[in-house]
Order: sequence, then structure tokens, then C-alpha cells
Amino acid sequence: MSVTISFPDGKSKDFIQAPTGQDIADAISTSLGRNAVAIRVNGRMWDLQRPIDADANIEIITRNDDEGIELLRHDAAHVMAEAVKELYPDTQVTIGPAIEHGFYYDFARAEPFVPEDLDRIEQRMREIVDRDEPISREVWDRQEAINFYRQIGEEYKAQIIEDIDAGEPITLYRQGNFVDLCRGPHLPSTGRLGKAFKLTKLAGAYWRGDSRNAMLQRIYGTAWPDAKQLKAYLTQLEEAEKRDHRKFGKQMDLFHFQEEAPGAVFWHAKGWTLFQTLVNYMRRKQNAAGYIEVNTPELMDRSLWEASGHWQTFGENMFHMETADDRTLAIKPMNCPGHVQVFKHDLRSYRDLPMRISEFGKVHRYEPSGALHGLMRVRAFTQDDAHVFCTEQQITEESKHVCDLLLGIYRDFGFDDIHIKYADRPTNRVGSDAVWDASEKALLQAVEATGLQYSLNPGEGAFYGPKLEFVLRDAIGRDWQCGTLQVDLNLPARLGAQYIGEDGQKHTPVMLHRALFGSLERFIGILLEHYAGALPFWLSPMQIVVATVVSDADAYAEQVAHMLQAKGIKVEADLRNEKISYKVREHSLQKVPIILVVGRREAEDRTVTMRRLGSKQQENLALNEAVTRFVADNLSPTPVAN
RNA sequence: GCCCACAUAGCUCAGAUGGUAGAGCACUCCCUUGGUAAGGGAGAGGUCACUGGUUCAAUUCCAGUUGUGGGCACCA
Repeated sequence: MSVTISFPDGKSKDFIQAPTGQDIADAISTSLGRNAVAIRVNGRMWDLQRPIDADANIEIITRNDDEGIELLRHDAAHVMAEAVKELYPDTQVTIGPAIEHGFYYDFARAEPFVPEDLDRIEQRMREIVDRDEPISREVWDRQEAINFYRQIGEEYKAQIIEDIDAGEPITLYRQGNFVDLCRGPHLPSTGRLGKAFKLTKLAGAYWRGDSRNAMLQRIYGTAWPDAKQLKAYLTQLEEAEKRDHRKFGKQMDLFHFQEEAPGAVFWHAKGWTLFQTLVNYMRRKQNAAGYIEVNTPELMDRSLWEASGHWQTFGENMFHMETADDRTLAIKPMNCPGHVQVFKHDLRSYRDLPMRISEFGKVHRYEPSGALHGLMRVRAFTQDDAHVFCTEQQITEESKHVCDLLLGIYRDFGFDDIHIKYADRPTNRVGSDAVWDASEKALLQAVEATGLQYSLNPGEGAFYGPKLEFVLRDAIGRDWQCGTLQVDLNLPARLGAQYIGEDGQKHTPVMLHRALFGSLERFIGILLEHYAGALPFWLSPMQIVVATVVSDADAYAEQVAHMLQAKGIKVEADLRNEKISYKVREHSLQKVPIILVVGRREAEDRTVTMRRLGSKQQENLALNEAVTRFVADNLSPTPVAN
């Protein structure tokens, strides 16, 4: 009986007996035979050594294909599990998937792994690769598999099998003395994994990702088709580390944290200048876009938070206090209830809508201690928050208005790669399903009206409404969720907001919650990492340093600095008794975009010698010309009159 | 909050099987006025995160607490 194998290019080849994927790859070329890791048979991934006993469309998957790399990583996880079982037989194995850039495996073991164990395990993994153990697929009876795992003390594996759908076959993969439950496919043998892998870190992880379950020990690793790619990845990790905003915070003297205020920023003068630059920029943009700005109390009575639903939903994460007169006050974790108070303080007409109320409100949230991370996750932060009160008919247009504003703003900061996620109702929520149906529909319509691409993020909405999340990609390809837009048909009613409609009747307005930077603190962290500290001129908290070569130029340097300062440039004169090389080095490390060097020559000619950060080039300019140029550069990329 | 690790001068880090500590940079003073990423010398700077325990003696060993880092869980 012969089998006809059809290739992706439309050609086909007959085999006399049922060939394996390996046979087919070998028949095409020796290098393909060597690089093959799996085969797709009629759209399904198979092991290379599984015989194909009927006509089929196939595609050979190599170690350099995306799916091939994923398979390598999955195999690396298995090899790691085998190594761990050999070295620490009392360990139970649980799950070990491939992930972006690598793999992990979760283990249950009474004794914790220590960092030195990673070297041992990695060493043993290399030995297993050298042993080149054949990997074989076995189909087991469900109950036998459960019994088998119970018998060898692998309780977690037994549980996993019990949860596999009845129709699914139970497949086990055997390599050496190690047998692992797995859907597959896998490499033909451990040798084919190669050695371009490295164990990277040790971490705790909950069984099945649920914090009510046992804490397992997770070992992370990275794995690649070849050593060159592994090295490139490790280099990239180092690059990311070099961009750490916490490092720039110290180096550039922007902010610090200390024990007495965990998760709260001490902004230093330069950091606060940057902060204010962002706030002022956003304020101008929002004013131009028809927003009004307000300010609402930090502390408000518990009853208001109960009415809004925050107390019930997030009470444990709110800071609150008892006063001497027996009231419970809560520090605001959000600005929305305050904005509703401003809205309803006056009688509102449909003619007032949409009413766009903004606030640079500082909010406090008692975040779990383990979540805190530099500026990225703090307990006290400032939102560029706004609430648009509008009618249901205005939702689409107002949403579009927010998207337009947001995209223009992100572009000004050098973020062009934006994508949107649409998140619908969460399990823990307020309001009726009918209201949710309406708000989800309205937001979906709005995002479609913008014509922007979006992906779905089911069940991740806010407790009062569905939301859009705006995710930007930074200079080294990392994604950050910053902006958000939420349609809320719940809070306005809960807090009693109303307006008089055209019909003379009272109506409840819709409230759109939106933030563009999100958290100013976090956005600054992202900017620092995006620009690796070298902020563009208009954002720099210290834009120009005028550095003298000799003290004879001191008076002139101060004059230059004053001139620039008078034009709104953030400038400093460095008259210290140091060599110019020393000053250049120091201000370069501080990421000052422009150093103006002045010596006797410049003082005589009334010029400055300019050096831009990151360049060794020098440019001599007339002072007046330089001032004009810097004033122009000081505007934001898309300036707004104010 | 959970797991693992870490905490020494303003910063970056060294250090001792237990006898109260050291470098570089930064800081102060002196010399040097030098043309584009560190000129030279001197000085000052520490409750070795905090609280207990063991010990003749603890910064070092043990326990707890706090904070930080990497994950997990959480993120209105």
C-alpha cells in the first residue's frame, strides 16, 4: 500500500510504506532531516517518528519556524523536569509550558530550590542532551494513567489527567527514565534540543494560578534554536536592564523612595519639573479639546464610597481613617465620585452636554506589597483623569474624540505603535445585565467607529463598565498599557447625577471615564525607559548647561544662562573649577541634551559652542541665533496656543 | 498577600570560620585656568536596615519585623 504525501508547494511524493515525518524530511534533504522538529499532518502537529499511514498534506516544521522554536522550548521544559527528577527524586512535577522567549516548569517540593541548584540542574540538562535519549509517545488508558501517577506519588499529574476532556486521548512521552503527561508533539530525541538554553530564574507560582492554592516552585529558562540567538537574547535582556527607570531616577536625581513611604514617590526638583512639564502639556491639550479642569477633595466620607460601590468592591484596597467625631473618611482611590458631585451641584441641561471634567487628581490605593515596582506600580499616584458626562447618543462621538486626542498625544512622545484592547463585563461588577448589554454595545460601536484595530480582552472590564485599554509599544518592543476609556451607565445613577433633557424630564447622564497618560508616575517611568534617560529637549528637566572652560568666561556664561532662562529654557551655568572634559562627562551622564561650552573665544565673539547629547560634534553659533533656535525647540512637537 | 533572594558611607560595591569596617566616585579644603566623557593632593563621612536571641564579645550566627529585587496572585 502506498501513501501519497503532498507538500505545501503543491507537489507530492509517494511512499511505499507509511513514512514517518523524519523519513519524509530525510528524503528531501539531509539538512532538513537534521533541522526538522515536527511535522504538520493535515493541519495537526505530529511527532516526527509517528508513521503516516494514509494520504496526507504535510508541512515539515524546523527548529527555526515559530512553531519549531515553541516545540524546542517545550522540550527544554521536559528535559529540565527530567534533570530535576534525577537530582531531586522527592520532587513532584506539575506543568511546564513554552512561553515567550523560553519555558518554565512548576515543581512541588518540600525543600526550596536555591539559586545554586540552577547550575546543577542546567549541567544535568546538558548531560541529558548528550545522552540523546529517544523520546517516545505512548497512548494510555485514562484510569491506568491516573493509577500510575498516584502510585509514583505524582498527585498533581493525576489531577491534571482527571480534568482532561473525556474525548481526548491520554498521551505520555517517555525519555530515559522520565515519563511526562503531554499533548506533544516532541522531538525524536533529547539530543536534538541542542544546548542553546539557560536557566534564568527561580520564582514562586500558585498551583493553577490561584492564590488559594499551594505555592509551587517555578524555574524559568530561555531556549533558542542556536547559540547565536541565545546570546542575542541575553544581550537584549542586559539592554533592558540598562534602561531601568529606577537607575535613571538616581543617576539623574529625579526621585527617590524610602521605607517610611512604601510605594510613594519623593519627587526631587528635576523630577518634579518633568512632572509639571507633562501636566502643563496635557492641560493645554485638554483645554484645547474642550475640557474644564476642577479639583476635588482627597478625603471624603465613607457613605459616598458606599454609594459609588467602591467601598464594597475595593474597600480592602482603600486607605481610610476614623476621625475624633466618629466618622470614617477614605482617601480617594479614584476621582469619579468627586466629579459627579461637581456635576450635580448645579442643575444641568442637555445643552451642557457633553461636559468634560478633568482633574490632575492624586489618588491612593493600598496595593499589595508584592505588586510595588518603582514608578510603575505605586500606592500614591496622579492621574490625568477626566469624566465626560454625555447622553447615550453622544457615546460614540465622544469616544472617538478621546481616541483622536490620545493618539495625537502619544505621537508627541514618540509612541507610534498603539493597539487597543476591548474589555467587557467582569464577574465582580455592579449594575444589571441590561445596563451592561447597553454599555458594551455602545463602546463596541464607538471603537468600531474610530476605525482603529482592537483585540478582545474578555472579562477584564471595570466593575462599573466595559473599557478600552490603550497599549503603546516602546523603543525596545515592550508593551505598556497607559490610557483607558470606560463607558459607565452605573455610577451616575448610583450617585444621583441628572440633567434635564429636551423633553423637560430628568435623565441620567452617561459617564465616560478616561485617562491618557494613566498615571503620571508610571508614564514618566515608561518615558525614561523608552528614551533610555535621554529625554527629548522639550521634556528635559535640565535642557542646557552652560559650561565654562576658564574662569575668565564666568561672567559671560552667566549672562548666556540668564538670557536662556528669561526665554523659559531650563538652564544652569557650570562655573566650577573643573576641566571641560570633566564637565562634559558629568552633564552627559545626567542626560542634559545640550552643553554650551564657553571660553575666552566665545566671550569675545559672543558665540557659544554647542554639543548635543550623544554626539561628539561641536557647532559654534552666534548667541542670538542659538537662543532663537532653543526657544523654537522648546515647544512640544504639536504646540497648542495658550 | 505568597515563594525565593538581598539590605555595609550620598552613589556603586568589597569585607571578616564572631574581636565595633574598606575602595572608587560624590562632598569640603588646597594646588591647578585646563578647549569637549574623570588633572593632582589632603580631609571629612558608618548604630554595617530595625528588634530580639545565642555568646565574654554580633555588622558577621539564629529568629522576627520593615524595605527592596525577581516571579506568582492582584491592578477600580
